[in-house]
Amino acid sequence: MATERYNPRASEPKWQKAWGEAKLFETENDDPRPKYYVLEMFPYPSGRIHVGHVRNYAMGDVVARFRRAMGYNVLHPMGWDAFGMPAENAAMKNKVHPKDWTYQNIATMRTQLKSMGLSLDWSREFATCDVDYYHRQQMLFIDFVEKGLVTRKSSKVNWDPEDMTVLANEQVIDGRGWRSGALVEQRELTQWFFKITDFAQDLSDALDGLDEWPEKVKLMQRNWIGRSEGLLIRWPLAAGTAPAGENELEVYTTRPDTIFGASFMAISADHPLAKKAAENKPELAAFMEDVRRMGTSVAALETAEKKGMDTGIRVVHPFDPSWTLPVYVANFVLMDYGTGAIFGCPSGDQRDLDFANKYGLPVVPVVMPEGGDAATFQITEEAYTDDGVMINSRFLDGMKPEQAFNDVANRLEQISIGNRPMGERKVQFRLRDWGISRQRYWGCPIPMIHCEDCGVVPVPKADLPVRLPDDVEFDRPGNPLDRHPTWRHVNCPQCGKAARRETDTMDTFVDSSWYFARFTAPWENEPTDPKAANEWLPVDQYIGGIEHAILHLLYSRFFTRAMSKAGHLDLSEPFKGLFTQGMVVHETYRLGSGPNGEWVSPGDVKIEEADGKRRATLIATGEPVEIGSIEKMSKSKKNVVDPDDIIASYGADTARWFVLSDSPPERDVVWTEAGVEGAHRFVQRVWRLVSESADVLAKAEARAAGEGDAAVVSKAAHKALKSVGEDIGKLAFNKAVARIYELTNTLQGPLADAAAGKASADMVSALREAVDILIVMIAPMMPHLAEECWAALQGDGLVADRAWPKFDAALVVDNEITYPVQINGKKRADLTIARDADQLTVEKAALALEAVQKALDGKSPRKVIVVPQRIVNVVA
RNA sequence: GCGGACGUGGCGAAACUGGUAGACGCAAGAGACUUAAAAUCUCUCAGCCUCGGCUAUGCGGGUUCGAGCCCCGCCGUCCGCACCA
Repeated sequence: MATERYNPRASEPKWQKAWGEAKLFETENDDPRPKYYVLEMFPYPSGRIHVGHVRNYAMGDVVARFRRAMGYNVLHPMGWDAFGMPAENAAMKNKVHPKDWTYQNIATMRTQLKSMGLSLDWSREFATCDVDYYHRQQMLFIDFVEKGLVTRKSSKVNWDPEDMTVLANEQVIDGRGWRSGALVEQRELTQWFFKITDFAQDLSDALDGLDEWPEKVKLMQRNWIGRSEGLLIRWPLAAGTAPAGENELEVYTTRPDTIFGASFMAISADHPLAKKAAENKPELAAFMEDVRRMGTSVAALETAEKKGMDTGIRVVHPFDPSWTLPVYVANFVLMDYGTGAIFGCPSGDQRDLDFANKYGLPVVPVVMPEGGDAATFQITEEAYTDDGVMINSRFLDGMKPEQAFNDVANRLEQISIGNRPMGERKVQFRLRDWGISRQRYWGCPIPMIHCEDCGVVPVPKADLPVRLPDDVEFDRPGNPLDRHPTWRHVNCPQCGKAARRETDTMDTFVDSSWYFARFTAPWENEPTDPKAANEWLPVDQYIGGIEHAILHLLYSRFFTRAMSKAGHLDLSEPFKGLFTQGMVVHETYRLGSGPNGEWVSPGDVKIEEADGKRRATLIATGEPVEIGSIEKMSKSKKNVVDPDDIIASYGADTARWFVLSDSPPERDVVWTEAGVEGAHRFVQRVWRLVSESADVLAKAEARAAGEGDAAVVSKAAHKALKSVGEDIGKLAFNKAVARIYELTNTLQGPLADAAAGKASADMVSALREAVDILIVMIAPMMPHLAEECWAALQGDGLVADRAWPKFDAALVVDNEITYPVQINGKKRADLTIARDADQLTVEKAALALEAVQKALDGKSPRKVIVVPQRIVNVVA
């Protein structure tokens, strides 16, 4: 019987409509089933979806559909991370309002996502630029202010003088603004900060409990938070050298054990002591100005020479009143780490050694390799940084550095300076507070008011939201909110006098730091419904790109803690399971050869293979095209593929199946036309097998004279069912795909026989069950095809609503197993024997094999190893 | 510089807790069907030879009855952080 080819263009919209009408994916908060929250990182509405989105959302959808079939109440929402600079850049370039641009993009991308057939609960959709959403974010901000989690302080920022805005470090390229190309300045600006450092210890410690997170991400966060244990040492300033009112220098060190190797102090150019010292030393002031100007860009740091200048100030060694050390201002000391001051121990640190050699400072070795000779051990050009034994260190001599650390700490804790101890153990973090002020229009307004009399006052909650005005101009760079004729003028909520609104908006990372909580009750007036949030959270499976390993994921962990402190939640970790998927990459093509050829789109290139070599030509002109390296898809290299085109020509199921096949999901996948065609062939093959045998299977027609072993079919189906379930549970989609191919290969012959009327009643019923299993298993990945097959078999209801069947334990084990039989570790024979045969029986049967007898040549084996259910090894 | 991950056929990859290396897919080759093409189906597909074997998981050692997997030392690729005291 000839059947039609499967037509996704007709089929897919039909089933999407059916799911929508059945409201299958609209989730209720009160549902007795166990909950499962699966979330993919929501997209920025840049214009159109790209294949990276397809991969991300296909994976999440497989998990969502699988968990639904497993009997969970699944929450699988979607929204838009909709504030941000691209909207303003588009406004400046194309004279379109950021709001219009953003909502138009959302409309386009929503349609695109819907064409993928994702099982999303669209009833909970929101965009972070919706007033409803940023209103609640402003409420959170004010709660955080009340809980002491917000501060306003002055900090150094990258300032683009042309665009008149702060730039993030990532937006500064070779010291220039990424958009304007202007030389970036370091400016001291007063900014709003979230006190993420309050949670530094917990954010670091709690990583240990995240056992469903990739080790790599946890490690990156741990390093980013950068916990270190050390000692705060207060060095007394030598009389007669100290500026008025100063009598100590506070230094942080992780190596107090090397205190007798100290030969100088180095302080930052921004250190208060440096500033005082510079007051009557013009050459020092000039040097400090130089240092400040140098900036902190990577390029500047790499090439910068280590430089310093003596302040004239001297400190006294804590353990020797007669020993004084000079205090230098040095260009490599950072004000915002530790205390902005260090002691230099040249023998134990390469940078300190270079500095000491340059300025003629003493170099005293204090740690020597175990077994060395203290009398002759010297450091000249290379510092010794490994473990060893203390030398030249008076009462520390002979100790290990670790002991010496404790000894120094204990002693300094007992000595007083002023009314404080001279030494204090301290845990230091690299993590800084999170600066959230942006001099931008398209973001969430910071709900604060500046009053001359009352200071900075929060906007009363009753007056929220602080709405973004629509009537703004983008004809000039800078923040339009600053230039708006009326918006910033407001009366002080405390005294009623004329005051000024904060015109900075929040970093867009704030928006994405709590959206997952909002999804649990997006209709609430408060930021969350704590009951709903606590029931749904943590997100059971979060899926997104590795590029968010630190920023977004760390901020969200902070926000969850902060929101809990403010009573909106009651948990600390937002994401129980995290999965970071790889990118979609593609070959690149360029005209001619060499690095100057123009990039060409894959769609314009024809590739042919001859003699094992692939050659590419431009379709339009026949010009030769050079096939370049495989790279991340980017507009500039034109190696992008539009999901719309793929869905239009092959259907969403093909696209989904392709991105889930072959490559492990955490690795990059190479997009190839051949691979997509392969995926599409499988779609058609499943349809052909099912539709051609559908009549026979649906009516259970059988011919007694059938061929084939029905048990083989049943076993294959149940084994596949078991492993596909396990694989999807582990997000090993590529393996699940392989198992489904295997089952299809097994079913192919028997199904063809059945379609031709050559199947027994047993076989027909085994096939019917196997095909039902196949349909349920492909459904999470290719939901439309599954429905179409199910309908062809006259099944009841929708596959999307069917339960995942339980595999039959009796069918997944074989009664007989085949042991490989090795002789001296090399396989020489097979032994098929009953599964429950005991070791001795297996050993005897193995030794009786002809191949084994031949190899032993009459001698008895030295040893026989039988690993039950696995292998036999005969040691001759 | 510091920290981490990874190296398996022409390609993407499998391989359970140390137990038959290469499942599954792509590409390629041969054949069948067809006037022809597409589609589909069947077979071959790590390398080498003497068709029974031998050699093969980046390289060199080690542990073990047995190593892709564990240990030591190299080489290569990728990623993160980077004046962090």
